[in-house]
Amino acid sequence: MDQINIEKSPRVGIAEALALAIHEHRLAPGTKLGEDDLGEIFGVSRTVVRAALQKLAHDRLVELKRNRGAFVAKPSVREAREVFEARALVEPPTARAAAERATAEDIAALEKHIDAEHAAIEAGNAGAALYLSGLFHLEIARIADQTTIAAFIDQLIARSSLIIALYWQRRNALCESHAHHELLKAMADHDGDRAEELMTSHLVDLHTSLDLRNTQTAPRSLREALEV
Amino acid sequence: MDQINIEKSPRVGIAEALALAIHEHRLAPGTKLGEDDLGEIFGVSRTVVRAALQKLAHDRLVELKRNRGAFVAKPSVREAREVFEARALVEPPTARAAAERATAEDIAALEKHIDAEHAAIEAGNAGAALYLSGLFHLEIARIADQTTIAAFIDQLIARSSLIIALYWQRRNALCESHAHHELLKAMADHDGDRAEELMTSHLVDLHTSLDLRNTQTAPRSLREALEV
DNA sequence: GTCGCAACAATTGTATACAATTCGGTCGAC
DNA sequence: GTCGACCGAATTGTATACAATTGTTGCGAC
Repeated sequence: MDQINIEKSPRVGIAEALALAIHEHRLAPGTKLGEDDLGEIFGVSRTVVRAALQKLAHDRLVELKRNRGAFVAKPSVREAREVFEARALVEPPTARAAAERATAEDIAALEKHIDAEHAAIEAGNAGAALYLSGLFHLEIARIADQTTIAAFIDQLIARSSLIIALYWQRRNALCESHAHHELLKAMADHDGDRAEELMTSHLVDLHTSLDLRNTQTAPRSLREALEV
Repeated sequence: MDQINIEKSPRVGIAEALALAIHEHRLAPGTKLGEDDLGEIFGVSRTVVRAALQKLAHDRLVELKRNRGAFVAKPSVREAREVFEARALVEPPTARAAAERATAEDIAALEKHIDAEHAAIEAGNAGAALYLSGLFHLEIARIADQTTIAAFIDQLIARSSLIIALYWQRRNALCESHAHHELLKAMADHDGDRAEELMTSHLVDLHTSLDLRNTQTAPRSLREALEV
């Protein structure tokens, strides 16, 4: 819990801070998020902490158990499958629309994202790289000019981060940044067909790089294995 | 506000009660939802009212203006377009999946929904009919066994209800229940192609039955016309 | 008469106090 | 020795009190 070194942060919401920590894998799935603890860390009362936790719970990033507290969510394999199926359904058409609409500034913004992603990988900060990788997808949705779908994708990306934390198989570095490069190229060429196709295969790659065979999420204790 | 006749309701969340009221057009877009008022109506303190309002705000059913309060959302024409574009993207494939998976019980459940919808129309309760019409779509997502997408569709349906309240053009009765019948038939036949196709045209019909020409949401006062 | 300013009323934002529930441990019975 | 129940600490759920912000209304100056 104490890896969050934000004390009395000026004006960044604590929900955003927690979401970022989850994105970057600094908060592991299953971590208990006590209201008093968070309140002390952020220098606010439980009231505002609860509001943040409820927001995160609605985004399925934390699980709220009645009278038990908030925990970083641990998506089941079924949930993991559903999330990636949803992404496979929504993101390719969005990438197509983005490719057809993208302006020069949009392309530049995407390039900046990829650069930042590479920088994070160079720096050995895998968590930040993962987060920036997600931002790349979100930026595409933004370019497509569909804020409603973008919000949905945002949620799916956040949950994907949890899923990756739980089920990531390949221990080698993120080999997918190449896919982002290709996507960028397709969008720069306004090639909607190729962008859609690339996004589809990119998501398939991501999905198949997970180990979703186990029906249970490797419980560390008997209690976890049997809890409802 | 006082058209909500639920006083000290035993165990139905007040967020659900408000959502239902919005669904059924008993709460018009723009209606102010004062915390004290709601607290008194439901017999709870502002604490729980605020939690409910935040949940509804996250679903885009109410708009939270800082230090000003909560209001039933008034989707812009752009938002309306986006919502129906999102539905057009997501629902047809879902209908296909549902058609391929539907069991006899699923078909029976859908029939029950249609019957209830007809009964509401007979009774002249247009609000309830609209709500049940939405439930039909949600049930299809449930049959498709995609809870993540179902949750998204749920949100889109709820927002559609607001959009219909604002932009509905045809003053005659809901002529669309025929479309639901056809969809039901396609699903009973496990005809995925036809189900997807029917859903697409059904959503197009719905979309085109709206009046989204005006760039502004028919403001009743200069204040509304100029407010950000 | 209109514009600007100021004080007020009303409502939300936040903190704190209290009640309710759960979990863990310990004692006791079999 | 094991199982069960009771009790206590800890944490969440809810209510209430207080602070801060906003919109309005009234007064006064130009």
